[in-house]
Amino acid sequence: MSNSKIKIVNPYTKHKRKLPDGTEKEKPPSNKEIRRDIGNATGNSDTNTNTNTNNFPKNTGSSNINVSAQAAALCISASDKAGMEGIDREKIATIILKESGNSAYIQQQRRRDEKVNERVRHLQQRLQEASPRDYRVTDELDDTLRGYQQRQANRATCVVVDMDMFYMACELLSRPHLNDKPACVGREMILTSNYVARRYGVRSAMAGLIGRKLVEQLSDGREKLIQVPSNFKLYKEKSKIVNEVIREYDPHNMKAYSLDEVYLDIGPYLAVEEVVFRLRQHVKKATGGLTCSAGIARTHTIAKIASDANKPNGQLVVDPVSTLEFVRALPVRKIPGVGRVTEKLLQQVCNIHTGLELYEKRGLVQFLFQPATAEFLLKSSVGCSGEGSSFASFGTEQEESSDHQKGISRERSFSPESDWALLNIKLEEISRMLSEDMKRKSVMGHTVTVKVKLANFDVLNRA
DNA sequence: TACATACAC
DNA sequence: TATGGTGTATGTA
Repeated sequence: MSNSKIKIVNPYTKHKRKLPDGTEKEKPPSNKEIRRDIGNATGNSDTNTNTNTNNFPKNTGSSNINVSAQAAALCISASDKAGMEGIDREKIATIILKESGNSAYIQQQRRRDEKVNERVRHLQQRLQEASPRDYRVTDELDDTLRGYQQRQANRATCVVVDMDMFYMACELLSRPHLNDKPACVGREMILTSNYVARRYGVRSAMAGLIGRKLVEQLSDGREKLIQVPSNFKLYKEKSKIVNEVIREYDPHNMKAYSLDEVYLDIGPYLAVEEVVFRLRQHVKKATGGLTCSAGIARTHTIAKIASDANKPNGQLVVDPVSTLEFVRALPVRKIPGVGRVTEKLLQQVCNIHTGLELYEKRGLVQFLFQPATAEFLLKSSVGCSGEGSSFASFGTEQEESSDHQKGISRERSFSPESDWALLNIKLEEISRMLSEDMKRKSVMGHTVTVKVKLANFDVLNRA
């Protein structure tokens, strides 16, 4: 009964779309990803070549294994974000752990992590029981991988433009005095931080309290984290300007993926580098000083990774010839789609840390992971992920392309509450918001889901 | 279909 | 001052 904190949502799956004239039509079946089995095993097994041709900052050895391990388990990573190279991760992790104490949230993180450990053990077990023949690299697998590489030998030139610390940068325009102080956007939850704050380990998705403690303690009380409330109206305005500028460079393929990321495919373009450089200058001028970084490559996925490499205010071209080399040097976590859990599974079950190792152990990957996941990972290992499918389409303006929207939802968090009458009122408010959204977008649905988050951060979904 | 997970921004 | 909101894909029963 002590489930007090509750979060209610109301997702809605839409398979029909109401037409302007009020009639409905069946939605075409969602683009089923063309998926084929990547062949089955027999081939060479591989021993452990631990090559490290890594351009990205490596985790340096830790002075305190325990803190590190715990912090890692709880997904506290102080590194691996632009502007966070060479900071004292150990010290930061210690403070975060101490300040997080035994909050309900941290306890939930521990429970979740234990589940992941369970998966690790399960896969390890499966590996133990398997014979090396089960995960050999077959000719078929290699044919498939070669196929991916050949198929995408098209002339695409993908560009990803990513605004630098976007929300923060918008706020800094009117508050230049915060440039050299630790500052962030967001109160309870930090949305983004400036580069000074990042030196203290303050980063997005961090609780405000933790950010404040980090700055206070790491500066011996000399500095204080300045928190600016978010102002999405401003960010949307700036984003619109950015999109307008960038659209001129690729009116046909330009897709706004979020407020601060844009994808282009400018085809075979001579002097791309110069063009993108000019584009970035143009963006900066039009927005009154916002900088962005860009990646240029044959696929959006590689371009996206590349856009991060020279952040802030930089760009990187990964030409077709150097794509493999680039991918192989990559820590797997840099691959979009590989998050905390997948990284852990790869590391602890397969001893895979880099793109190269992912490729070398492709037989193992194919054997251990589900087909869709294996295919994604293997494509990634040869620099071919995310071509046909993922960035399918995204409304460049606003709601027009809600044609293929798969769901619509609203959710709100609030402090623990166990009074059913009050909870009902909350549910009603949220439902009303959702229903208005749906009317506005003229969408229909056929499944309603209610999501409840308990005070201990467990989440329940009921359809 | 129902539910849970993982992931991205 | 104590951890967000929206959407997609995938896995499994």
